[in-house]
Amino acid sequence: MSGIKHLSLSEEVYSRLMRKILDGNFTEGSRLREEILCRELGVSRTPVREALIRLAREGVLEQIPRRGCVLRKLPPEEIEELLRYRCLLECLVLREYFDLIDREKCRALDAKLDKAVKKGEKELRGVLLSADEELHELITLSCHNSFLAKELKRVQLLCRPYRVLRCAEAENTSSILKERQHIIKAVLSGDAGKAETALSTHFEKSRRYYLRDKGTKITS
Amino acid sequence: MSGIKHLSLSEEVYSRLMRKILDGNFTEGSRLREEILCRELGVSRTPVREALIRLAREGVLEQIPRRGCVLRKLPPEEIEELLRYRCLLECLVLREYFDLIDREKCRALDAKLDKAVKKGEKELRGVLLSADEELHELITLSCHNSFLAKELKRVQLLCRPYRVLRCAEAENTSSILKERQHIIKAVLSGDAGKAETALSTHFEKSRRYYLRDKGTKITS
DNA sequence: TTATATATAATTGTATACAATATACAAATT
DNA sequence: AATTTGTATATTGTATACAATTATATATAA
Repeated sequence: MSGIKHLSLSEEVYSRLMRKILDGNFTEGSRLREEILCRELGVSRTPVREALIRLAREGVLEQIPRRGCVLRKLPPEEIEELLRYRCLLECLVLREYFDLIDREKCRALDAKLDKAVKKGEKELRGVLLSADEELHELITLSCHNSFLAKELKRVQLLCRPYRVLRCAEAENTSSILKERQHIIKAVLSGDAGKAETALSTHFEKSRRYYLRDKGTKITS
Repeated sequence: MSGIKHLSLSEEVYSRLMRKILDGNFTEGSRLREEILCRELGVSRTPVREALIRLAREGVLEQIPRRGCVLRKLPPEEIEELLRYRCLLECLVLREYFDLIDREKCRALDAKLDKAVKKGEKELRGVLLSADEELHELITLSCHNSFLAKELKRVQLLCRPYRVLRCAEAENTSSILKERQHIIKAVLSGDAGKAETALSTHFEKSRRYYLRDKGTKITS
């Protein structure tokens, strides 16, 4: 009767590898050799192989027949496609489930941002980072379609390596803040169209910012 | 240099099982036992297991820990979600890549339908079926985002068992025809909004028709 | 020196053996 | 009769052995 379902090693390995990948423990394009993973994880090749198949299907790894797995490295065009795809999905969710967005949390986030603004520039950055997560989570949680929700989650994970800290440069902090507030205020005012436009603009600016310094450091 | 890449047995088994499933060789909810599949396909359990994992990730099968795989049987609510998800995705593609739709093919399809109308009712059914495929293919092909395209394809496969032949009843043929033509004419007239509305309506009617006689025969 | 061929090692792919778990059925207990 | 318990069987999960393929290093010829 315990809630702890006897997970298979296979699933366990999958989770651990996924975490390692998302934490940036592997560099893009690097090979994941089965034997090495076996030794590191202390299991045989079977569960490792099964985990790799799952990861490949998730779009995180690329399986090259008879040559093993490499951490997927997207060419610039595909990064653009991926970021665009995420934007399209999130805007879709925002539009479709607009009325289901948690207004309470929305107001709280709005207040939090307002409060942060009144304080200094320096403290703002940390808030902005967590605020971004919260904003996207707000949208994600409103999605009452399991298929769409699952896909959005997958895509958000895939996008993780391509997120840039735009607030790294001081001149951006205020503009980013304005973008966020545009979205939130639009939601609170009940204007779905405006909210969608604001969200889309937000993604678009992030995308352009990312592409501007592609090739340089990527924050994981 | 040959284009024929040495496919693994694992992939081969995956393809064969997928085809069998889509062709309706398994009934919903039925178990897929590894040994039996091994015997049928003449391979060992390893490639079968790996194929099953892939199929499960695709959403076709359900893997129950330590109890094997069953052909996924969606409860009515999830069927609704799935059909709605497909509608949302296809409308998204239609809107986003509206200008990239192949007008030539569109005109050809329009003409084909016009021609079919002038002939008798009976011949219409066959045309309608293929026309449906062509219409959705037209939209699918216009999608110039590999991630979105791949997902749409996956979802279309998942929806396959839930497609109903609405033209089975005579009174429907004309109304279905009108729906199709609405979409096509809207595309040809360059009115993206109208086209999207028409497509959405089309899906909505199909969905309602499906739900009306859920529990009865499902055409695969 | 470069290129090619060949042998060797490393790695993935597949089959099989063994272990862990779940299922089915019968016997025992209440 | 219903429930529980035990045992046999079936099935999945994991490890390992072997086969096939690919990568690497070395030697030889141009």
